[in-house]
Amino acid sequence: MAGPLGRDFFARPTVQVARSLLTCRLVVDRGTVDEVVATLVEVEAYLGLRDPASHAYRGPTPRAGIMFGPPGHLYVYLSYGIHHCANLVCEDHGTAGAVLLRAAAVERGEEVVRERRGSGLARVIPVPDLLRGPGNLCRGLGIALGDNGLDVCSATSRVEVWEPAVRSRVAVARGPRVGISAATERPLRFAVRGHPAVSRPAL
DNA sequence: CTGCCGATCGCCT
DNA sequence: GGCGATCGGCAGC
Repeated sequence: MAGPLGRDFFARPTVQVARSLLTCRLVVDRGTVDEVVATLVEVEAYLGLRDPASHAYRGPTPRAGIMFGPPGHLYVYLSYGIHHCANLVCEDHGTAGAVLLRAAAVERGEEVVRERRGSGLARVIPVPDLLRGPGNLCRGLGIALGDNGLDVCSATSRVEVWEPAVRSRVAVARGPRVGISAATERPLRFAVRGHPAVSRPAL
């Protein structure tokens, strides 16, 4: 792996960032016993003030304000009162944009993820399902509201994003975003075509 | 202060 | 394919 992505990577148009985040690695709690490395295989772009499906559509409210701040920070929120969803803030300071992390493939730290997903379940979770879906991804990586605002470009952050040393040429599938009721026609969902960790519905 | 509703998930039919 | 769980943000009164 080459190293953590810097702020310049995120200070670009959100759609570009979303696309290029595919095959990048999420590195959580690096250097600890809880270290997890996972490859991003599915993301969605949310375009701020010009996107009615974005939480930033109504401007810098207390919750969405983080998306108007500097790029390279986490925006985490609670969905349906149960699950957490994590986004990476994009664009320059003052412009809202974010990429929702929808699914990743576990490369390292499978046991840690498995513990967080719940050991008392009736059935054993298949490996590709461990971080499949935005809620499951947050749960498996231990990301919650306390991580909201985290600077992933900081050396001390428990969450980092790394670019792979060799960018493999994967086919990128593109389609409508999941679970929204506004701007459903925009193809702002991106995924590694055919990867088993991509959530439903399949692209 | 109240009421609505959601960038979801897993179990049930 | 349907639905219940569960709670914070936000708009409106």
